[in-house]
Amino acid sequence: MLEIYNTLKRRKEVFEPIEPGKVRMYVCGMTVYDLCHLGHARVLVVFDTVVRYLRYSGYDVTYVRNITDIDDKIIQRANENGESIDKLTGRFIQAMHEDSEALNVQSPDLEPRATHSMPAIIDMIQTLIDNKAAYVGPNGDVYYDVSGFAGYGSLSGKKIEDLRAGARVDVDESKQDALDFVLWKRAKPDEPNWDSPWGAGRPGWHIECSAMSTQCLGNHFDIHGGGMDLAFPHHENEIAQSEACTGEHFVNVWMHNGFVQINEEKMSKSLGNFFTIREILKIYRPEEVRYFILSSQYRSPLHYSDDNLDKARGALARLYTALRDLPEAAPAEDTDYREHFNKAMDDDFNSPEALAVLFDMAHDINRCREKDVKRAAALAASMRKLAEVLGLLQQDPESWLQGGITSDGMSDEQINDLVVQRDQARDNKDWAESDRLRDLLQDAGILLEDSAGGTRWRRK
RNA sequence: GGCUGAGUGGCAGAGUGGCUAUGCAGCGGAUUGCAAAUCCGUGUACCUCGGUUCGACUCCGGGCUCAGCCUCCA
Repeated sequence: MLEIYNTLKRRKEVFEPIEPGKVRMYVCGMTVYDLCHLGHARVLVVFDTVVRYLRYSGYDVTYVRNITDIDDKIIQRANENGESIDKLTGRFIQAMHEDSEALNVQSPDLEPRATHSMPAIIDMIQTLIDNKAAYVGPNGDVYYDVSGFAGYGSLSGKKIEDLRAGARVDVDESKQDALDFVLWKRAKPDEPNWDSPWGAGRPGWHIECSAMSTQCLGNHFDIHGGGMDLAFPHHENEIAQSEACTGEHFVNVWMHNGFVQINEEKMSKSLGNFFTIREILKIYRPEEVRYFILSSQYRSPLHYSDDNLDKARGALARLYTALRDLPEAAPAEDTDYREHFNKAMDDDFNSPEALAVLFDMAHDINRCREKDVKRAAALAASMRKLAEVLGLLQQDPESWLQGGITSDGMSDEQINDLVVQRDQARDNKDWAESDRLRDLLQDAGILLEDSAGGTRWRRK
């Protein structure tokens, strides 16, 4: 029985889809004005894993992840670059897709873009005005009237009075209340704009997600996810807008992933302490990054450090080492591991515990591979099947172990030549020469393993 | 100030009212020409103070510390 921590309830609850066997899920995607950093990678990987597990559990999932391709920062960046908005967003959307693919993140079923969803956005704003939940300010902008929505603050556990008291919100004379937020902004000269009943302009940030999610998934759907920082105000505002518009309950389960931290601080653009996915992929392989992300439960902080990425590398080496040299086989009948794995993932997607099951399997494989190859091979097949749910261990073990970031290292040919030389020295019992060659390779990051079947090597 | 979440062994990171998490690192052994990989064994822990309990790291309450949100942010 799958339990998910629901931010709205502040506890785990048994997941029950609105429609039996089906899950409709929406995740707030990127604002495409720059390259994705590790924090974005976490959202991509975490919710990809959620979708994989739901599908593995038998649900028919419709997964929507939007793209915000119009906002202040995009306009600003395009101006700075002297580049058109379309060109800028096109570039970063492509980069995001490349990064996702590298991290073995499957494409969402739908990937709506704000600029392609204007009719739905405008309709929604019109309905909100008709329902007296929104008003046109003296400056021509359209605002949402927070005071009219009774449940405001329920997602983030905030009280309207507290918010007003601590308001650091810009004083804006056009708003009736400091907490009101903009639905439609009148275009300034030279800004991109769309026609609307309230003049040429563009949507506020929050309304696009309400419009796109309900357009793709209906007024009431199962899961809405995103980073913790979106809970307030973004998701709070989405609830207010959507429910005031449709009159229906918006979302059953709200999921929020924790931050990537660096030196005990949130990794973020504004703090400038971020690493882009691309920077990290120059040093670590994508699967190592994915493993690193999944080595912490999605709501916990994820501590970025080279040391922790190195550990991910070591852990994957152990798992792939267990998988090598085994014949193809059907997955084992033995379901204890699978049950344990499912139990871990059923508990709010506890990936660290699920990974521990894979290590138990690796241990078992190593123990029985000599005496019972059939069992070892079957276990290996089961292990890969479970790992696939996490998006891991799908590569050829030997290739993985010999692979690595090889930009300035030895080529495979050079390595193989040296290994052959060393084997000749070993045949001659010339241990001095043999050890010299091993040290030489080791300095180049190559580890040798002698066995009855011959010498093999791998990159450290 | 208001709200949220967290404090576990050298590091990372799960979990449980009494019974080995797991990985890396350490130590001893097997194996090896030497190694590596693997196996066997092993050490180190649950922020603090109270309470509940036969028994709490695990439940409850106070405190301390940390992170985050309250402004764009995944």
